[in-house]
Amino acid sequence: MPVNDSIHNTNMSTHTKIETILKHHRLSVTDSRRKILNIFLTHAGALSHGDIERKAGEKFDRVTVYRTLQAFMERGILHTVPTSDANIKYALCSDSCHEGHHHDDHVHFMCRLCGNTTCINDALIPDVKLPKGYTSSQVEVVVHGICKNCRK
Amino acid sequence: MPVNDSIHNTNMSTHTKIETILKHHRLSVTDSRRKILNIFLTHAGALSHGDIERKAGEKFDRVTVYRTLQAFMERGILHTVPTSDANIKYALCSDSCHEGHHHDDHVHFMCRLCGNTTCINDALIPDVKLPKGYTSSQVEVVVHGICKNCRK
DNA sequence: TAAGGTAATGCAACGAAGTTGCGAAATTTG
DNA sequence: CAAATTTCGCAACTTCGTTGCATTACCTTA
Repeated sequence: MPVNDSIHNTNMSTHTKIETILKHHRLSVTDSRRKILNIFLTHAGALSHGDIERKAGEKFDRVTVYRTLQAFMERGILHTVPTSDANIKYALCSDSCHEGHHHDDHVHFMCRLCGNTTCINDALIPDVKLPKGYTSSQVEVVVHGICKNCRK
Repeated sequence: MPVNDSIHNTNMSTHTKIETILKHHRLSVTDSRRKILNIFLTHAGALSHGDIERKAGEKFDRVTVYRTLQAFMERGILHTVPTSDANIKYALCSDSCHEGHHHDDHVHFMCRLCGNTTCINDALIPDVKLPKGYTSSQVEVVVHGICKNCRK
């Protein structure tokens, strides 16, 4: 069910787009899910739970945010970005994520200046030569540096 | 001050080795630091804060473990391994870590079966081709799969 | 489109994780 | 060995994340 790409590339209204994404992932359409999904759609880059709580205002209970993010993860709408601190970040799955089977095999970039985390879909995940006896099933790559915007 | 390698490769007693490492990193030698450093020296692989607390037994206060790990990080004795969950892991810096300037540019491997996280010093960090405008200062690579021991 | 079943939300309470200040104890220095 | 400095442990606190349950919202179908 590689639905996101096609949805992302249409010019349907944000409102419709949000409902379509939710329904395609078999989630009922509720205020909190609309709101949180909208935050991700209008904000380029990965967001932490705390970011969401702040951006959503006082409108939703903490618990609802937790459960919404969890539901989005399980249904393949979001994936997590690995970090070296305890600050887990979530980002939209942009390509063919099946339920339970994420294919978020792309590079993540964390800017040292603005702190933003973005998914670099153009950069290929390189091959890693492991010592004898090791088998690889997934490779996560996080690049730290200066992003396009901060470079200016 | 690339001290660790030379220290790690000597056959001096563990006791002496621990004191040498601590002193080289300008840390006073205390029971908790000895104990915690010893845990890392005798245990291959990365350990979380919780692992340390459990392995150290009831001997130390939670706060002491936090502060010790923090001190080891600041002085370049330990580095963190990025993960997609909130479970930060710490591992010994095996090569030339200056204070504040970690050069932990090696691949980390997380085994899906035993759960152990190890530093793969033999595997080269591959080059990542970034889009125009991005500058890279550090690349973190975490490989998930089956390790040498679990393969058998 | 209204009714009823199902699912999501909000609240409260709880446990775990992490932080801070400060007096007591240990380590280092001279 | 004594003074100066650092570290430790305790207590209190904040933040983070989870669970159970009653209320509310959503979706279905008749």
